Amino acid sequence: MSRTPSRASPAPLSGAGSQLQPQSQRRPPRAADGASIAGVAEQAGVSVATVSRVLNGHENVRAATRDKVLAAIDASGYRVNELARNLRTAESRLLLTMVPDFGNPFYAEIVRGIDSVARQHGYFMLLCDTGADPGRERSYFDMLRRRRADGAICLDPATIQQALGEASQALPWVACCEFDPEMGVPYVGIDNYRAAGDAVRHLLARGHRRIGLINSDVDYLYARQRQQGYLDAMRDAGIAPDPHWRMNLNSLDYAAGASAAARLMQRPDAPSAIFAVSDTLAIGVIHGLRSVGKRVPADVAVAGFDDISLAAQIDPPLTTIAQPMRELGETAARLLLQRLANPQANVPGVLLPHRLVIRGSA
Amino acid sequence: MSRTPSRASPAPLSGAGSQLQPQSQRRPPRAADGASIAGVAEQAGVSVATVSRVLNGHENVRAATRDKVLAAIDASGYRVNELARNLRTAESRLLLTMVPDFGNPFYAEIVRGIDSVARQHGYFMLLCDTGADPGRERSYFDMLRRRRADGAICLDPATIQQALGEASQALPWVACCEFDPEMGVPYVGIDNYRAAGDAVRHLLARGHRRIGLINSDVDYLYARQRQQGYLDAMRDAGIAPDPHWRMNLNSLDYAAGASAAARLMQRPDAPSAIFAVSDTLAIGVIHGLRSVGKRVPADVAVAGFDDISLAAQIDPPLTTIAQPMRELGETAARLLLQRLANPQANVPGVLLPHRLVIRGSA
DNA sequence: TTGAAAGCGCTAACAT
DNA sequence: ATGTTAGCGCTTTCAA
Repeated sequence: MSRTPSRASPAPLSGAGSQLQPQSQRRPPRAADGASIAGVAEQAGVSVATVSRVLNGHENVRAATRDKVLAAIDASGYRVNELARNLRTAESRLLLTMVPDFGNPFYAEIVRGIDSVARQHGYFMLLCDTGADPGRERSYFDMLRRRRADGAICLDPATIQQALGEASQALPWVACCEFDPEMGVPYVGIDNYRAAGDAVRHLLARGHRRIGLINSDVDYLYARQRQQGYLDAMRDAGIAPDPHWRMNLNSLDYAAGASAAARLMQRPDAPSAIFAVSDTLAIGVIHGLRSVGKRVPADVAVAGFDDISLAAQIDPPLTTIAQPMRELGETAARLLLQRLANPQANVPGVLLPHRLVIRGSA
Repeated sequence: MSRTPSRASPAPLSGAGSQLQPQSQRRPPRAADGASIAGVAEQAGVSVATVSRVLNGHENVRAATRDKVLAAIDASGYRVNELARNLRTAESRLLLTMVPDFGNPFYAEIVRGIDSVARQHGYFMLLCDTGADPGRERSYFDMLRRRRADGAICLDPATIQQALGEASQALPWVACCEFDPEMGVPYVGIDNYRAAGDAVRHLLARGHRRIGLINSDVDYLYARQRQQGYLDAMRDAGIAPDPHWRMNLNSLDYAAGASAAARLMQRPDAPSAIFAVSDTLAIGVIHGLRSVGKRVPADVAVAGFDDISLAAQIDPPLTTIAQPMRELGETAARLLLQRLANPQANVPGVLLPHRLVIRGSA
């Protein structure tokens, strides 16, 4: 059913740009100046094959010849046309990274990790903000089939990944942070279940028994895993947590955390501690708590998740679970590169360690 | 002198991926399955030209023919090879965005604006973190010459933009936030001089006379403009600001602001108010102030710049100058698209309005 | 060590 | 309305 979309029709530019276009030549514009490899070959008095060999650092070129070619390149200011090279070598040297929201500092650091590894290996990273929308996700995935990108790293909710269907498994991609081990797609992440348990056990050790959970959307596997970690840690402590202490939010931004916390505090048996599954949420929670007159941690303790750089800077500094964000990104990129280099080797899933960071908020 | 770099040699993948590669065929791998436009043409019993016309939504195709082609496409799962299309049409449909640090939430929102406009016009955005390094900047610019990208938006320090030299002016790019009006490159930004003055005048109106300035690197034109705005506003109020109240930092992160503020407070005549030229810095400043026992705003008032979403969430909420970040990005993208559509038209520089947002910190 | 030539898959001019 | 065909600029066989 999904038919190849015709080229996105560029919406007309508001204003200028339409009327004055007498340069509508019959053929694609030629390279600005440096022209093509043929021009260099001619200038240097060699064949295009030789120029190509020099360009690609092949060994079998006489030093004198190479110098002639190099001189011609310098003189003409020639730059290789990667459009042509890409077609010929059948690779775009682009790696896709799909994130649900790159405004979130958590993703920013992961993306940095991906980018740095990609670059080291001669790839560029194309960052795509899917907004956790299945439609957009699907259309980005299609870039793989259209050879616009050589591979992809997906950080979108596991539910969305699963909705991609069987066919997607043949495509060169890996999952990062969010993954379904059953899908047969390489992945990297952390043990969310244990990490959440660690956070809750810390709160319990501080004497709290009424602990709230401010969670994200259950489309995220990590949300379900962390909830289970919370539930089991509570149960192991002999506590039956009130379901009203749990909230699921469809946004991770500060404001969402703030209003959720305020709402939570309206309950008669309001929690004395809150575990938020993201630092951005937790920071909002602290703000929301203050807005209803609660002190942190005196009245209500707060624990977050991720350890973004901001966590240490707010007041009070945030107790949180640190994820190795940079390494998460680097590992994802390396797994993808492995899969690209060797398509049939089966790449493993890998789990990285987390760490409880105790600061002032809980 | 700069000679065309040979293709970045992919560093060997650590571990797997090298030994087992029996699929080293002599020619580039063919499209996985859907094959090429020729295959579709054959299946549909038409010529490749007709398939191409259908693909690109040309009108001059009989409905019946179009349906045959569409059917063949659906049946084969064909996807257009954009590598080939790009070579033929001589465009990559990629727009470069160069930022000094995309971990900074300020840039994140601008990038969103660029991305959304780019997409609306059928382009993808390639995000490049230059780390404000002239070398990296230069190498990214070279992607334009190598036809890897059709145009670029640069948010790097004006000093670095200027270092690109004359030759760069012929390239299709625009400046965003940072710009030298003299360079003849289209730009969009705000009036930093007036904005800084507005912030300082607000502090003065609150009765402060000892006002500190925590500024970023003077490589940034905006840093010099804001400093001048600060200086003139002080002078107009009849105050000769102590040079020791001014600091220039080479980082905009939270920690940098925190330590700068702590240092500033050690002076005997420490300021009673601080104007930080970035919200991230200001948030760090508040933290630093607290760490040396100062209350905000009771002991020291703090004003920031940018109005990132976090600004309203911290304690106390930050008084700041709001920049229209999203619009900044959108406008930059539109200017670039105009320049692309009509290379010889001279695109204007545009200044967007700022706004003082008064909250609790000052 | 070098060159000639065959494509990579597509678009568009030109012919029908 | 449709088909034929010439490239886009490059890499890579194969032959010399």
